[in-house]
Amino acid sequence: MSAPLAIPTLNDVAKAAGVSTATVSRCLNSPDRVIDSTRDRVMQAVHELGYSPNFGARAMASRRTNTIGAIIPTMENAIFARGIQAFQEELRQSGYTLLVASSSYREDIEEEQIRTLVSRGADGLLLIGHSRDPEIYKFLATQGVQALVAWSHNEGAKLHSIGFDNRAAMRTLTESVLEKGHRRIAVVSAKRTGNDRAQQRILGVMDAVAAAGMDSEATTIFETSYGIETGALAFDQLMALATPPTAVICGNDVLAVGAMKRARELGLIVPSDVSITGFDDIELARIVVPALTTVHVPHREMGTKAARILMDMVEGKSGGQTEKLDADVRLRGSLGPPADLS
Amino acid sequence: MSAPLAIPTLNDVAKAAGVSTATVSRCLNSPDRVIDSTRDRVMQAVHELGYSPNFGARAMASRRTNTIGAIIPTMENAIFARGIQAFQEELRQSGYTLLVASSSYREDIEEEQIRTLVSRGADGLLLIGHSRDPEIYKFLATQGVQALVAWSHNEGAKLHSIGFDNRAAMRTLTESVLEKGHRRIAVVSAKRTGNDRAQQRILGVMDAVAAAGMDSEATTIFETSYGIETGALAFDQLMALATPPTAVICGNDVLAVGAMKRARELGLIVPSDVSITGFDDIELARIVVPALTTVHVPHREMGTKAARILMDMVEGKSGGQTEKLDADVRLRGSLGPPADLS
DNA sequence: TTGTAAGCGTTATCAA
DNA sequence: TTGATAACGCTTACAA
Repeated sequence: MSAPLAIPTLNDVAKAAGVSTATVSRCLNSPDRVIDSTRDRVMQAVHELGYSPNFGARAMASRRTNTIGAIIPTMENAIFARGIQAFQEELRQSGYTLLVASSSYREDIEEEQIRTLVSRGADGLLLIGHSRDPEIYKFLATQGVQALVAWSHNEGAKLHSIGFDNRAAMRTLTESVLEKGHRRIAVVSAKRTGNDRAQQRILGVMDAVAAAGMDSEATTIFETSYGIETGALAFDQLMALATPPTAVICGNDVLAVGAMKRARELGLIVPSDVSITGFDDIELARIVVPALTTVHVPHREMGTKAARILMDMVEGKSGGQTEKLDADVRLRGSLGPPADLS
Repeated sequence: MSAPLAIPTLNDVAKAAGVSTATVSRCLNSPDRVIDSTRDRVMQAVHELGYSPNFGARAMASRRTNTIGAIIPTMENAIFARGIQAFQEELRQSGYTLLVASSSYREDIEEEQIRTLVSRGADGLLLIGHSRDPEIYKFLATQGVQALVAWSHNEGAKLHSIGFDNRAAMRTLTESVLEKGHRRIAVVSAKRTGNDRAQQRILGVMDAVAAAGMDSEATTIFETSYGIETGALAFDQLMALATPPTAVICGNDVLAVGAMKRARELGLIVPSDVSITGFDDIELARIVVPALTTVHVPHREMGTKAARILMDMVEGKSGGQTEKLDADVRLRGSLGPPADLS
């Protein structure tokens, strides 16, 4: 029952096994370069002492970490959780460890997290979106850390990215809405600050509105934080307008589901009284009644591919690549023609 | 455009600023112990060089990391995501960094992740549930790493835990179901292997069944993996039985929502044709129609409190504590009396 | 096949 | 207030 007060080190193992630290190190890293009998003795000592290598020391001596970091806005958003899960599974298969941090959608926290992960020796970083202080790119370059952006496609950006064209996808979706005959539309968007996906999606709506020759000023934009309840509250506000919209285009599925919930509570029938659309195509979109018209985003595919691209970058196999994934509109029951406006 | 080939070190900063490494270190760690003029000069050099401290070296020299690790079964499950988000926010406020890893519900991967996080210097670890190889507790003790279990309350366990009594909560819920008059019930559970929450919840159902004097053999248990679709498939199977259940008790809300979805697709009305219950009380439970009867779990509260307890343990302020949170049944529309069986 | 010893980038002790 | 310098735990030439 005497608790060892000191954490066992390589040296302790070496002494216990009666060999040098170099030999212990070899047993752990290239076992074939050590004769069987010694290895057995060493491994036994390792187990008896409960030895675990000190990562920091190892990283410092070997100058490699096999670690990738990812910084997402929040773990609470299912789409990031899903993409990151796939990302991590792919990395793990190749022997990399993933460190995940979240920024709460704040640029300053993201920057802090980038520094934290870099100082922890991350060989590469996965970031979300392109909206951040350009200074940070210099920092990453100085530190020799590779970075890749996901969830947003952008050919001209500083960093390579894998994702889809948020703007084009939202434009296509909005065109579908307009084709149904809607002329009074409103947008419920996530907060745009530091969130280029949200910005791009609104621009996509505006593209379609402008192309249809409508007055873009007449399109109400309601900005709110992420959540079902905030979506519901936004819907309330929009319906209280003098001329409420006949279609509510939401920046993501969660907001849209909140809107649908409130519509039901207000006694409004979707889509005959009001149409509602989302973005992401999370499972929830097919659970609600009627099912939600939305944009399908291949989150897991994105995570998997991001892992491959980033590993290639880190290993110097490529300088990185920008890849565009398809995000297509899924027309479902929540979108219909507007009611007769009499 | 000449990319610096070497990552700047403390030494580089010291040279650039014309001081010793000790002074640079002081500027970074205890700025007040350095005179203003020198500090300004040093900080300028830090910025110009894009210096970032090497975490491994720092940890090795200072023998502290201010890092907490958490290993959750999967990021895709909203309840973990939510609890961990709260956990991380609380840690961050006290200057700790959180490293998150996921085990895909596999004990072997969890063990691997524990070793990874420990070797990365985590001062403390948050683990889910009590189901793991006891050997690992020895390892943690040897390494001097504090660990706390969440999502599962258990007074007698090896580790301190914060959570709720899964078994008692499920028993209470089941009693509500039986009170409605149901006598043919079925359980849709997550995979029990290595998942004590799932095991406990089933035991809770059986407790209530036994207490009601019913034949526990007659209670079908269907085990499946996590997901809406798997919940739907499980429901299919149960309804195809010779004597289908009148109430389906699901191990979590996601499975329950899948069951509700399939019920609707089969033309069954909930609850008049079949009652369905969940566990967790995620937002989704209040979105579906009818709303889901479930057990409310205070995920965020658990995350926040877990952070405080674990930080106290790591800082030696306490030897840890086991705390039980309330998880109470929320009766909603998805549970009603059974249809006339005639 | 194994051992010796020189780093790796910090912090901390002790002097100056 | 600052500077030398010895750890910290590990890897890796280079020798034996």
